[in-house]
Amino acid sequence: MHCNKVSRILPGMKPTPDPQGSLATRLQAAVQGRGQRWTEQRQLIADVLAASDGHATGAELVERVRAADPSATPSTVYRTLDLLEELGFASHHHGVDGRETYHLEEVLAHGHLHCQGCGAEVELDAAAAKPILAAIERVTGYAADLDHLSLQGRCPSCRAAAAR
Amino acid sequence: MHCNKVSRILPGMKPTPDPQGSLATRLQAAVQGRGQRWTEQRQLIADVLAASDGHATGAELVERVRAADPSATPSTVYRTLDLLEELGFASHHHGVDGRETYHLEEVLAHGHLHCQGCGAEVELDAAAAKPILAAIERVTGYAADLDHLSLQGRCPSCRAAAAR
DNA sequence: AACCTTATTGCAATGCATTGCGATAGACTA
DNA sequence: TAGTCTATCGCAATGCATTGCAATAAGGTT
Repeated sequence: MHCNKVSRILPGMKPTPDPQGSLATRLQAAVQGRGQRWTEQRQLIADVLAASDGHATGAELVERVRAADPSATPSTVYRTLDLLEELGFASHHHGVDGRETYHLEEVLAHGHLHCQGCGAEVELDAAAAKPILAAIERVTGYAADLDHLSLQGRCPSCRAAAAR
Repeated sequence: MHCNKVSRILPGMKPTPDPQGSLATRLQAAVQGRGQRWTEQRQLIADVLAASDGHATGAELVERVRAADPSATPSTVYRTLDLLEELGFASHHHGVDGRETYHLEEVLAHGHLHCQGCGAEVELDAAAAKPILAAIERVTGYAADLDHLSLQGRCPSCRAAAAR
């Protein structure tokens, strides 16, 4: 399974935004530190993900990686994304349609808000989400993962339209 | 697309838990009211969904329906589930693994909480979720859809373990 | 340099969900 | 009852994500 791996990220294991080493360097160190290898393909996949720094679905990433290196296969791409996720350098969440969307942790962790009326998709940064996460913790005791927070509902303008 | 159809459910269109007509009767009325047809297969699919009143993934529902009527195909099952959803009688959300989980609206709308540590999955009823939805509205203006609320994080005991 | 161990990769197959299309069958009209 | 319109269904194909397995390549050891 794919998602369960996320749970292996323990507090403190997340990469500290180190002004020193580049992303690639830090990635390499993290991977090799686990007795694993830093390959060209992994480098490429990380580059592609970094280049599409907003969000990209798994399929999009596969496509872009294959554009740069046709020998790369989907399995390798997905496995590498899993790896990056285990290491806390990337994360993914499931969009409205259940498809995966990946992004680098570099981009501050954030949640997603989807309007069922107009389809608008807005992001929720850590500061904005704070009260929400606090409410969740108060009610449930859970420390919710902002990055997997994918809310659906109706945006203010659609609510106004519906109330009319 | 699948999910977008949910947005067609307007406030007030949801079926009121009417002690009169059975679920089947109300469904039939709703479907025929739209100039559509109430078929045996649809009846069967609704029955199966009602029988698995907790939650069931799309694949599970397909399997159960086919057990009762081998002539039914996945496409029919999924299309019917979409229909039930459009009518507000059912809903689905995407679990941690991105797979779909359906349930009848009969079962009170509720959210889901998944612990990334131990995998525990707990439900969140409307009352418990109220403060959370309120916080979301305060911060974002969005009226979040409780039913699509699928949170991930760490449960209290896993948090305690991690803090150790 | 030859060797061993193990991570990584590509390939092919699988599963779930979705969609287009032609065939069928239901409902309604005359 | 015959005829028309259109919703529904089954089939086959497609797309995305995942996994098992065998071949390969990388890294370290002697």
